[in-house]
Amino acid sequence: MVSTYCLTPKTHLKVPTIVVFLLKKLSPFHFHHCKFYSHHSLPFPRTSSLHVKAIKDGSFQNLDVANHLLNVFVKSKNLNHACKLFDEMPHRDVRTWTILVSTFVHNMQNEGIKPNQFTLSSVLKCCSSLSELKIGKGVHGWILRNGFVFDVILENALFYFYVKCEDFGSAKWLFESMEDKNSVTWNIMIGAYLDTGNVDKAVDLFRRQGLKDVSVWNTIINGLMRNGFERIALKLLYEMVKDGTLFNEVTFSIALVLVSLLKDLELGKRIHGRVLLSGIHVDGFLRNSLIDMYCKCGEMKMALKVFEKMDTYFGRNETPLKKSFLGFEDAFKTFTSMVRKDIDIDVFSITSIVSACASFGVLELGRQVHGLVQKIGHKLDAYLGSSLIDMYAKCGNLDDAKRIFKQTNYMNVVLWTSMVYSYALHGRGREAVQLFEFSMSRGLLPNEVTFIGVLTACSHAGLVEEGCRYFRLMKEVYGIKPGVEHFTRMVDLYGRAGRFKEIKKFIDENGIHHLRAVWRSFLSSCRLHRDIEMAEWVSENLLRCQTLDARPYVLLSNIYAIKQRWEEVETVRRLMQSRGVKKHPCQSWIQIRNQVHAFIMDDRSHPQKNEICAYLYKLIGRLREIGYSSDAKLVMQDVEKKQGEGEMLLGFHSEKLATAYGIISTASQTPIRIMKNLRIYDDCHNFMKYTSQLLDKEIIVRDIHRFHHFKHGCCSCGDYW
DNA sequence: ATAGGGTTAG
Repeated sequence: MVSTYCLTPKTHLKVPTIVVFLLKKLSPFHFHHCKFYSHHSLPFPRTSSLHVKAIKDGSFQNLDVANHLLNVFVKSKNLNHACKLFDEMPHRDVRTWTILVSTFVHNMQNEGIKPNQFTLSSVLKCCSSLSELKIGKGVHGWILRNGFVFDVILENALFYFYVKCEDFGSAKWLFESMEDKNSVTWNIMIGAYLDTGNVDKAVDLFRRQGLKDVSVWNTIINGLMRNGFERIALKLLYEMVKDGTLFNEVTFSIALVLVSLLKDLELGKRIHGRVLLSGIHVDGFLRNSLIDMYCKCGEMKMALKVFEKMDTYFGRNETPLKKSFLGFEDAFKTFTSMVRKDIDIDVFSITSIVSACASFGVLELGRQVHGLVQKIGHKLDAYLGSSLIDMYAKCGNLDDAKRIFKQTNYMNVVLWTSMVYSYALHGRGREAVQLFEFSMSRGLLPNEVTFIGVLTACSHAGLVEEGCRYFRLMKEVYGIKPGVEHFTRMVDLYGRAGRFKEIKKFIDENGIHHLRAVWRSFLSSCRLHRDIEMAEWVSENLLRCQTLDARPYVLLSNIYAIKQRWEEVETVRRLMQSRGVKKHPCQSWIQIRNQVHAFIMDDRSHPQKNEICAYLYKLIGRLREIGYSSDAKLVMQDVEKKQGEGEMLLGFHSEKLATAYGIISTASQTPIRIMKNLRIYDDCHNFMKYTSQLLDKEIIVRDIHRFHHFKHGCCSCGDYW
């Protein structure tokens, strides 16, 4: 179908409707998946020496060269070669399409064919998506010269074109001169304000336009959400319900994205219920939105249920973390049975699921999904590739991440960033930096996330000077304004290296005293270097930022307690109460076969608790014989001592419990993989090293920041974390 | 003619 684009000889321009049809499809998204020239498989032309040469020496892989060639072929009316070339181009960009659109307009003028309003709005649509201001203006001029009568549709198309090309002067002029405005017009105008971050103006306009059209509601709610005003978007969604405007499938789609951002599973379930009640057909679009929402809220079982098209709906009352573990257990079973039953699944939902597996670190499920991808034969596009790389890396499998990366053979920032970040996660700073340097030498434009990856790599590998250089490079060469994440990485970089004076200087220079994350990172470094004086000062600063994280409060009150400054101890405690600070329990989890087992420090709920504790006593005894000592300074620990519970005093942290359970539940050669929701304690880090030596067992711990691979008494982080 | 889906960071 698509292969008969206007370049094919004879058929082009003779039948304007074909052109219109094709142009309508002319968006990068559609063509990404289409084979451009499928049923006219021409033999490779010998006459095209340019083309042959370009293919032979590989220069054809370069987009600039390919575009240039395309232009040459098109201009010389060598349309067969143009088609062939287009078909074989590894990538296409805006210029590729611009060449084609210009040719179209040019040919139309040459052959004296008068376009009708459909042709015109289609060409305008092309110009909008290509940001082709010159051609669009030409079309506008043509309309005026030929006395063409505007209808709302054509005028909207023109208006949208000016907005998309960011010619706001012309857009505004057109908008004000338009007599006939419909909901589409308002959508374009409000959308324009939202896209440029003019949220107040957009809301104002929304209030002033009198239409109660569902699409205008959709525009404003979606725009607020994308601008980071999730709460206001939610308020408006409720207002929409009160207003009596019925949701359509787009509204539901937007609402579900909103739910994932707010991580409000209960709301998500209610919206799911409404979808079912509304009688709207749950199409692929909506189904994937539902799946994505459930994945991002950690409710894998429901995600898979929707996947399976089983529209069951139920609610349960459990703590979020526990619930997600239960979900994964079931999800595992559901998924394997689905694979067996050959259930249909598209690449959008797979990507969501892979990404969910990554954030919860469930390797086994992730592997199953990857297996399914291979079975179906989905191409590894940038989305899927990035999420698979991330999944393997976050599940502790750097080699598999690398394997996926090698399979995806194209330059895409997210893809490369995922790989850079994966190296960083595993403490392979040099490799991360090398990959980053290589990507830049190949002309890949790094984005803000790429730099987060590079800075993380430098900080985990102790590459302080390099990190500083990249921070400057980011600001000065790439014009990226550093965000909280970059500042935090820099503080981390100096902090791990113990260069506290430089942190203070950095905080002053950048004026970032108000950022909690910055002080939190600083505090972690104080803990790592056991600098109590500095920890006191940093905690005080952190508390000034109104943090609701309990750890700095506990830490500071412990420091005051050692110094016997009882009044200050009391002040901190009161502050904690008045701010409603809640303690976030430290948890570790381990997957044994199909089950995820979660451990909390004072949790007695595990069925094999006695066995685990007994083993742990025995193990610690044996570790002491080879030099392990567990008398870590309690003051630097986040957790409060619990009186009267003997084992607490021994420091049975959750990661130790998980390790003990892992050892008694697996064969001796099997590596143990543990996940943890906070940073690993130094005592436990020590414990893992000795255990790996004593039992000759590999232990892999993923903490909130990175991976630790323990083997033969050493850790991959080189005790630098 | 407008508004809605998957990836990295948080």
